[in-house]
Amino acid sequence: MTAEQHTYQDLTELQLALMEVLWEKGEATVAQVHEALLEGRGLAMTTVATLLSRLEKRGIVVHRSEGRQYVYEPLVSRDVVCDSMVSALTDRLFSGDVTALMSHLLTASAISPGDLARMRRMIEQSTETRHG
Amino acid sequence: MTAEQHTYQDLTELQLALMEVLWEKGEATVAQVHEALLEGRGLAMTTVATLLSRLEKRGIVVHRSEGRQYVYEPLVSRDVVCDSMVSALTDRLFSGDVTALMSHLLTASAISPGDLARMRRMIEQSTETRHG
DNA sequence: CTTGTAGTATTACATCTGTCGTTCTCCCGG
DNA sequence: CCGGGAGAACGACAGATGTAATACTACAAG
Repeated sequence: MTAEQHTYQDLTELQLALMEVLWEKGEATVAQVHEALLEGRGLAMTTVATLLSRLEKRGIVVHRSEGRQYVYEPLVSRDVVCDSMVSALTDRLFSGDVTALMSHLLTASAISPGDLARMRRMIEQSTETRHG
Repeated sequence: MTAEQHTYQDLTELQLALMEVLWEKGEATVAQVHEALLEGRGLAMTTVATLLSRLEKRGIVVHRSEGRQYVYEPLVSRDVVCDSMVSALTDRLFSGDVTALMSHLLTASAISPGDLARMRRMIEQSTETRHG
């Protein structure tokens, strides 16, 4: 019922920010990623390059040369990363019990009545879909 | 609607394991924590001590002396940490949108029909509670 | 008073992450 | 053919984490 121990593809906030750019654009040069992250986050170009190359070492992105620039491209989809990170959290915090996470979500103070309603609708839909 | 930027109390798997022991026992000596973690994780006593003292430096636990042993005690509740970590994930991955997390949970392959049913029940209850 | 010992304090080291500065290289304009 | 740039490559450094060996201290037994 619960998962084996895969190795999670856990990304930090910053790494995620880089990936977000790649996911959105499909692929991007270092300069493009740099520019996309400029507002709100003043990183040097070399910083971005370093981060990207580290991500590549981890097998999360690849690059090819285009002229004398590098074009990076994601190797894992956003969905896979989401899955991985949510699973990691669920495992660490709730022993892999998704319903426990849900329960937490429902009782957490951060949730609004509107959210609740929306969630209920989701669940209903989801149930219908499954029943076919 | 979405959260401000608090500083998350994000703990790693290992740190969480230590905390778990403290939360469960209420308080514990280094040796007790060490013993509790022994099976499944062969850590040296000094390692546990180091970890604990680092946790203290971060203000997550405190210790008092009892004889010549240290008794550690959590300063933050499990619930607060859960909140914090779930929020962090929600923010990073879904821009703080809890319903998006929910949605992900519902469509993730890891979920079983049983889970789904249980969740629906939860939502219903939760809705009633709020209304009633 | 001496010593063994339990238990803490200190130091150490590798890896990962965030963040660059500096250097190297190669192509374009003159 | 040469110098200036644009970018990539390399190396650095600090802080966090995982992991532990070693040093120190104070008490209990003799």
